[in-house]
Amino acid sequence: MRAISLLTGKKSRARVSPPARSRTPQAERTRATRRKLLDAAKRIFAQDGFEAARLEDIAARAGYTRGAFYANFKSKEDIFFALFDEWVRERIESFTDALRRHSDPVEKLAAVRTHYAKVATDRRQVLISMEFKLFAMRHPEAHARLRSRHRRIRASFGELFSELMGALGKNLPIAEVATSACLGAVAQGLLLEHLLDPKTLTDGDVRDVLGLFFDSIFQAVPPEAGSGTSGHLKEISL
Amino acid sequence: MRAISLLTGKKSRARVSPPARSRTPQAERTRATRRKLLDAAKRIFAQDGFEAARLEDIAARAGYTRGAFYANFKSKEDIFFALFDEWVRERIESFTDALRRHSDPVEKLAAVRTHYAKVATDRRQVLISMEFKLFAMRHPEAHARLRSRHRRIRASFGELFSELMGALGKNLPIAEVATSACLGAVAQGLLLEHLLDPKTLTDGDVRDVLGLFFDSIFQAVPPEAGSGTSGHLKEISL
DNA sequence: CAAGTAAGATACATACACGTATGTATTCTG
DNA sequence: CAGAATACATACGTGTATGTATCTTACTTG
Repeated sequence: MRAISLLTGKKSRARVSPPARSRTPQAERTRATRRKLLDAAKRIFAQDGFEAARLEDIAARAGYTRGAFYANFKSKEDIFFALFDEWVRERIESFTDALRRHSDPVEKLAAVRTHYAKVATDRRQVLISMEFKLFAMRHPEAHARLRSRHRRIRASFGELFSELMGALGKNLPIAEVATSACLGAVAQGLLLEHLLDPKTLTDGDVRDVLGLFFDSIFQAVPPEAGSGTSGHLKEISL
Repeated sequence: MRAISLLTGKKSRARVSPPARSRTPQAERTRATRRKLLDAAKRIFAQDGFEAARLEDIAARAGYTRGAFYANFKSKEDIFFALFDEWVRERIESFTDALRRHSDPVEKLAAVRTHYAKVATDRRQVLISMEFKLFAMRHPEAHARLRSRHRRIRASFGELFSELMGALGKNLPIAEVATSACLGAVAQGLLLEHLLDPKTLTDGDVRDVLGLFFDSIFQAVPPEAGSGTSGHLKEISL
């Protein structure tokens, strides 16, 4: 089994100080290449998968050679994680922003819906996300990292869900953080399936089913029924 | 991008005639090693992922060296696909068998439920399935193959769904084949998420949510409502 | 405008997994 | 029981991605 050498004590040639926030033209240029490399990596990883992706292809797509890559990142893993962290930031930001725009709980709920509907349309992102997940399943450090980031997302989202359900006078059938996890997982699962066979599972189907799922989560349980995590529907046989 | 040489016209040293059904001790032995190799491959692929998995590890886990591997399979892809085809066969068989055991539609529906609940617990299988899917997204021949197999599964399942709903006097909110696709996708998506963070999404949560989803698919729509694929819930905004 | 520094390219050394070719032992067959 | 075929192992050549070390070019600054 190919162990990953995350920290083999090699003196990295990657830039020590990340672009910082200086405005000098040099730093500006550096940030630009870094950005181009990140964008390129996103494409290439989505296209070829993490393992099969070649640094040379990433550099090339950004308009550089491997020299530029190693000047900006330590390794393939390094840029992979950078990409991941960036995605986490963006996702939290866009979600909370979207919710802040509304005050009416019903509108907020609609915004949540829209958010996950959007998640279920980003083809490239779903491929990369799956790569992250599978990679994490096999590399403890990556796993820990992904888990901590996911929890950060779910803490943010879960909190908002709670407020929302409180305002609507409803309860969730499962814990808020679990709810957040499920919605993401289902959205991505459906999208992936759609990508594999758009004829069998049309994007209309994905929307419909996601909507159905969404409703069954957010509208199914009146406040006095279950108390959060008390698994109803336990009759499912295993 | 590393092109896959599925048919580079290389004279394969892999056994030409698959074990056939002869009962000679030699053939028996061959089938046994082939089996061991397949089982080993399943473990290793689930553990390391397709790309990172080494033939040597597969052979070693089966108790052989690469020599035995190449005597039985043409390449890593070859055994990957063999594994996939085997899984498809088993899945169709176990599902149809389970349904045949009942005549009462309600019991049949419960059997379907059980089937997907089981899908949502096979840790190793979900990892391999995701590998298949991601691999397929990147390799046209593999994609075609996966699609055809998936369709075979869904044709089988879909037919049974139709009968079932007919007997129950209900309609599905989406096409039967799409229903089948969704159930698998959701089950796997949830299980994967559970594996990544069992604390956040417990297996109880997975069961509950899957049950909820199942019900929203199979019990939501009375016969006179939508006519199959007519997307209800179109109001979901994108 | 000259010297110094930083970005990025080129070249190279290394590692490693693959596939093939060949060898060997065990089992089958006449 | 001898020769042939089969199953598997060993050894080797090859391709290829990685990471490092060095070189070049373009800014920047005194």
